[in-house]
Amino acid sequence: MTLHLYDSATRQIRPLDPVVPGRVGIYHCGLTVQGPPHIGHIRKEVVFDVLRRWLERAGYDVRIVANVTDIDDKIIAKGAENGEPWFAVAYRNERALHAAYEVLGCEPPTYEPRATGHVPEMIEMMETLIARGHAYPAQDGSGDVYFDVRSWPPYGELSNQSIEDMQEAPDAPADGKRDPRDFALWKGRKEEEPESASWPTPWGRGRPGWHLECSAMAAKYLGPEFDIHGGGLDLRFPHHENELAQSRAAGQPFARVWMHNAMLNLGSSKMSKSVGNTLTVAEVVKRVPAIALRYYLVAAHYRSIIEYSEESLAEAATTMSRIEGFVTRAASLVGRCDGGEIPPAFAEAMDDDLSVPAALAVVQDTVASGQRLLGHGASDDLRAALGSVRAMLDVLGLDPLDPHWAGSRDHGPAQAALGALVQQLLDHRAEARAAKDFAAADRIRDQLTTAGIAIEDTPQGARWTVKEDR
RNA sequence: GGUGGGUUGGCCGAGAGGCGAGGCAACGGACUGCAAAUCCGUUUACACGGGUUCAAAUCCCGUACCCACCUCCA
Repeated sequence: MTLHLYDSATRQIRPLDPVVPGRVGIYHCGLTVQGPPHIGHIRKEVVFDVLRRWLERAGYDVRIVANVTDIDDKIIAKGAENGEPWFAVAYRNERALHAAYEVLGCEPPTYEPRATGHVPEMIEMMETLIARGHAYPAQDGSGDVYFDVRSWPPYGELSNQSIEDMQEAPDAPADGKRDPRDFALWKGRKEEEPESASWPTPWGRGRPGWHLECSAMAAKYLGPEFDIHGGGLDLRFPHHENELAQSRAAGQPFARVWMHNAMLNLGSSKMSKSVGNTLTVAEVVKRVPAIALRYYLVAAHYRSIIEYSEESLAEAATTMSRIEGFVTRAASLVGRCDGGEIPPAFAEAMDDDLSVPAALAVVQDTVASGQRLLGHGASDDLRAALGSVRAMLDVLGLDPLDPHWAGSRDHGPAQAALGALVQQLLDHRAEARAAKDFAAADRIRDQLTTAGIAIEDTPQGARWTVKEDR
């Protein structure tokens, strides 16, 4: 079986059929960098990171483009509020986004174009749309340019709505519009807005109207037709609908499959800045290991709502550390076992619209049988189990031995010094136990526990780990 | 009002006509000097009311409630 994905345009699960065999082009809408990313934002990054890893394992050459929307009303407003340039806000939050990718082990997109860097491409696209009769400059001289929804009969095809049932688009006063549902491709500069937030065009100075940047940049970096367009479900309408209309009206076939991830809710409504129910990645990662947060975000199917709670996050942390426990114990017995095999059941689950929950059940089964083997010492079966657990976890970006997660933990002089000290204490404890002086042995264990070091006795002697629960 | 999606055991979370997904928690047992870790066992759920079927959590009709979008949003 090859990868099948749920296409939200046709509401069907369909096989991936790349435009260019062997290559997959993906565009997913990045962030409007008006604030640091919260865990709902990063859910989308994790989802597409898993998709990328799975496609790459299948041998595809994957190109991922995710835009950074670095200009919009809120960014300008925040700059004004803080008494700093709008671009100071944008760059700061873009760096916070990159830090969040890094913390959660998401490889950055292949290309990450900024809206403000693609104004000429947008102007060209508007000229094409105007020439084809699908766009027009505002009739009120505001400098806005609108898309003419009535000129494009398929409008509404992505979200399965008819124009008649839609409310008007309030992105600009209706005076300049032919139809109240026409949306802005470009926004003319307003008096109160900073000069630096505008660019010259044939219709006067102004700035991008959000939807257009994605159409222009997708075409530039992926070509007129590409494989997968993704983003949060909340972008389906109007953003993705409008992108689709613009690009097709400009003569481009555009995306073959539309893939939308469900929201992450907190207090039974979508995590969002305007509601005020946000938890930033930086905050959550102080309370729980980053790998546990990633597990939490990955473990639910990408089309299911995650109802955030402290309890379920803690549960994810427990489960992840159990898996990590197996991997590290097994590796200390039989080595890393790189290059393990992916069990067919795992592959089938992933190919079926990225069914990570079913795939994780395979991971759990393999871990459980590996744990049983562990009791009997080193064996080929154990090596196979470890290799395959690590291969599966790698697809999900959760392999504890991956340098990303293991790197800082197991190396460095401080770690070596700690190891030497702990080993001395463990040697004393072993002597005490051999002499049946259990009071002394337990005192040493308590000391270590208090210091945050957990002891496990195994047939090969005592193991120690620094506890990561915070 | 329009368009989608959902309601599963103490909790999280899959499945989508017959066969107990998986995890967490709890309890009992094994192992252990005691622990920890690990293993074994126990706990048969699908919002409600109808219907179709030999068989329904799954299909159909209705009801209730929840979420998302139709405003900026991942």
